[in-house]
Amino acid sequence: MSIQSRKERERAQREKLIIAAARELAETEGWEAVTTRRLAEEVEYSQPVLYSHFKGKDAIVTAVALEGITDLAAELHAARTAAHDPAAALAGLSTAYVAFAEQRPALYEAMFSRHVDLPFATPEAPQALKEAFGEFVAAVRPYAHGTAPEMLAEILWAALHGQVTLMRGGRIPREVQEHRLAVLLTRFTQEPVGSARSR
Amino acid sequence: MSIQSRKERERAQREKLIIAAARELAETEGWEAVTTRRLAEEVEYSQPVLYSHFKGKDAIVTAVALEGITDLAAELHAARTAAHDPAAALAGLSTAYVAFAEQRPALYEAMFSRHVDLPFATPEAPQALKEAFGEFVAAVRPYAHGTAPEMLAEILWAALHGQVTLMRGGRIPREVQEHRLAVLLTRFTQEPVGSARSR
DNA sequence: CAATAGTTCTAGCGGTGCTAGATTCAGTCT
DNA sequence: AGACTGAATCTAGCACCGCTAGAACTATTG
Repeated sequence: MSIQSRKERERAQREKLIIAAARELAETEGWEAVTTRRLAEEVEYSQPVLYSHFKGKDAIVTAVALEGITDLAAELHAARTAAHDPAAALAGLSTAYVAFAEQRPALYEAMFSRHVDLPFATPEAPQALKEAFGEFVAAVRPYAHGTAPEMLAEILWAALHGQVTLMRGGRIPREVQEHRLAVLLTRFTQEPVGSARSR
Repeated sequence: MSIQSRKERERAQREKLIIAAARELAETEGWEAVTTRRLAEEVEYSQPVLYSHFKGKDAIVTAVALEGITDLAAELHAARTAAHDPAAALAGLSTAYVAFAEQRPALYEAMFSRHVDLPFATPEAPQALKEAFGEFVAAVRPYAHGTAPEMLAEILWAALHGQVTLMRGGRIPREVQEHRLAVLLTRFTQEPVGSARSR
């Protein structure tokens, strides 16, 4: 019995090693450097071992993405709850999101740009993802003014995601990012003038 | 002399053929189907011919992207100028942008998601790109309220780009897209309540 | 110590982008 | 007309990719 569980433990540990190696490699040299051969060499096993843990390379990327989502959820939560008023919470969350994407571009890419088969906008979505999205919802709720905060959260998330990805591709200048974010947020925190009903 | 120019003409024509074939292939089967072998077969030449026209596969993708940008600029212009008031212009432009991305996902990907080496936010950017961006600037100007319209254009573009790409990856639901866009636009067209100066 | 079950590796398949060198073709000149 | 020549094009192959069948090795059991 014990010997069985020891093997399982070692197996689980090796799986973590693979994920960590993939993440490390991606973050230092980009995803194009993450090949099955290179990864196998890094963990000091042969290629087929990777396939005894994961269905394919995509599954490894997905595992890394999931880890990144967990990290992001934690950072968003910390940033939002550190603030003492709704405006600061929203600004803090947004800044933290952009900073995450800027500091871990490869990780961010796996999470939100690459095609991974994680369930997203469904009940089966991973817990960490729901939590991360929940942070957006919470931050945005004070400014919903009748709109569903979940939708507003999607809109803000998309707006930030767009800025981050376009910036990364050199499509919009990085220098004015702070200002760009600030302007976006002022538009977001506006009270709708037409519909003055609180509801 | 004439024979020289005829050759150049034929060469230019073949180059267009390659770009058209790449675009066609990408739009019908996705970019992963666009391999140099497949493309060569499609244009009925051998692989090395591709390399006498383009530096590499990436350059072919870039050429397709540039073509797409030209198309997009035209569609944005048509949508914006068809409207008779600023609000309708902004809405029309935004809807046209999203529709373009939805209807030509592969083309859109080459233009704004893939890593292509086109100069974007610089004076050396291709004319079509400047025009497309100019449509955003024009549509957004009535709502600038003191902010630089170019920056506001970037913000709107990024917001739309985010919605489009997250939707494409299944990260946000497609069903509510119209509503999501509408809400985004209401936030955009708000007059800033704090700074009532027109300036 | 031998048999067996499980694990890991070697070797290789069919694909990729790209290119050196052979070959074929077109234009030129006697 | 036909040999020459330079340009255009192709064949064949490189090093790499993701992935896997089957050999080889290891550890557990009888």
